[in-house]
Amino acid sequence: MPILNPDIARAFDEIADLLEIDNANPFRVRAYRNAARLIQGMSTDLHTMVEAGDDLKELPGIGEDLAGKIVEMVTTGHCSFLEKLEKQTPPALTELLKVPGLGPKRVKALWHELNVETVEHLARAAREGRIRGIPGFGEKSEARILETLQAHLAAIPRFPIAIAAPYVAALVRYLQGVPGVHRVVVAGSFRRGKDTVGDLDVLATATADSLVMTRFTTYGDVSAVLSQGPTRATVILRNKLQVDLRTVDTSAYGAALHYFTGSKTHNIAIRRLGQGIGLKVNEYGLFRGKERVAGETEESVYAAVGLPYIEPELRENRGEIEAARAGRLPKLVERVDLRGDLHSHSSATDGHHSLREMAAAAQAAGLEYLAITEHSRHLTIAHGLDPVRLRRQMEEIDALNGELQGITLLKGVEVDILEDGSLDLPDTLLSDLDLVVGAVHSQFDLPSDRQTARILRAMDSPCFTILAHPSGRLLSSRKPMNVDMSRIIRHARERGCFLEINAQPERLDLVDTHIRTAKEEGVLLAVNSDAHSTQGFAHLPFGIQQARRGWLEKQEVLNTRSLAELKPLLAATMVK
DNA sequence: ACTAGGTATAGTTACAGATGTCAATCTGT
Repeated sequence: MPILNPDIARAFDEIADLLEIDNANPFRVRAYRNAARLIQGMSTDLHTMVEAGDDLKELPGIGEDLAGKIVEMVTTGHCSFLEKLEKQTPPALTELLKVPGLGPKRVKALWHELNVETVEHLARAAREGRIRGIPGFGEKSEARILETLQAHLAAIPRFPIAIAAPYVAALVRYLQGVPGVHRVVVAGSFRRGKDTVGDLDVLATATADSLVMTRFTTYGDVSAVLSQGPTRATVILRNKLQVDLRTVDTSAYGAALHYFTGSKTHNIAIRRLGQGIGLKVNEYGLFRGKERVAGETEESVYAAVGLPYIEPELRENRGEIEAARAGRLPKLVERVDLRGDLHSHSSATDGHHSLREMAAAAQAAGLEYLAITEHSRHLTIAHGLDPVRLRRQMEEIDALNGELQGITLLKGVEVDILEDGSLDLPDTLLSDLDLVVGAVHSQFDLPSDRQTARILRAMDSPCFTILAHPSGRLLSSRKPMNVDMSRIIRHARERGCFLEINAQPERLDLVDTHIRTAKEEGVLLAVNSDAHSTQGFAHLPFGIQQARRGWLEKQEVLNTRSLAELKPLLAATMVK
């Protein structure tokens, strides 16, 4: 039963939450948070490192104590310190921290004053009007809690795709190792590259005597088996992810893969096409009467209904079938098309590595250029740069570029868009950069007209190249801003600036439907890692997948261009 | 709890702005 990095990261985050509610030393809390963040971003498995006898203390931010806790988790599967904390502080309290407006102090007050230990308790207390009586709370707090909980409780838990991915990879590896198994593939929304996945649909082909079903339900990471039959089983993993496994005949592999990849509306449209020419389409194949005419491969399924192969990311019944019939399917952008990255941070602000280390990591990720875009001064939590520090970094980058071979650093900034739409640094400074990435980091809940006007005004600044994470959403914690995104997209076209597809697991922002709008408006998009460490470039594939869901081709992604082609495009957005 | 530098202990991305309550807590990467 492998303990994966996200498990350890989650344990450390939970320890940090519980310590914080306990009013512990803030630096101690931060040590756990930093470790969680480090581990979440690592590309090497900690359990592999432990097995290999590596010294975990060499990881930045991991000392003797945390190294010991990691070893304990990897070898025993649990963390005794966390269990001890959970005995003295109800673990469900950490869920309450996710409610907007509730932090450690107020959660502790709710717990002590009202015995509120769970989200359900909180909802009941709010409904009964008991919250307003606690010192520090009032009617507004109570109403806000009630409002967010109603939305919260109705939501089905979904996983950001990049968070689910390592669990998926581990499960697939395990199943592939079962004797008699030929093929294992993950279908469903995971294969379509949706930003979040609800449950996983895994498909396998195997010999008739293979024990794949039994081995699946006894996988070490399984916490509950919901159903188990000869060709289908459903389990819940310890991380609460639901997984369905289906075994199919090799002859029906393509039909099953197509069927279980979906989307449902895409399948319905394909089935209707089949019906029109006398074919029955289901997960077992394509049939004319009793005769199977296709189904071994997905290509054969599409061919039988007169279509070319349609990439999974397009299968949302958003015009892909019409495009396929007309021979106008996009040739989707791929990860290897990326030549650079236009959004990253170094240890000068809230990143973890030096400029030189970031450059080397970008180069190792196959990139030719990397824009360093630190936060600006307004974002004090991220140690944002003021004009003096930014000037100094610009000189550093110039000097470093003199030494670097095969990778070029671009001088940029991720400047805060202030509430009135002005930028957090003066134009005289911004105009000396290669590019200016603008972003909203505060005041996410302005009314739509003001929020939209704010962003439009920012784009109109003399120096404005890319609007970063345009919707501002965080998948598991923050709704997108209230903005007129179509207007922002049209404005980008008129202004001649670009929008970002931010590849961070929690962001994947711009969202797919708006990417499609941007494409139709002729606005170029940049697929950016927003890397805060050398590991951050590993998220780029998820950004690419998001771009593909928005139908983007190579030339519609800004940073597929060579540096020579890119530079004039960036310069055109800047008044010099 | 980590790191550095020293074999103990100090210093640790740090603070403005908003909210909503009446002093303090939460948010932001």
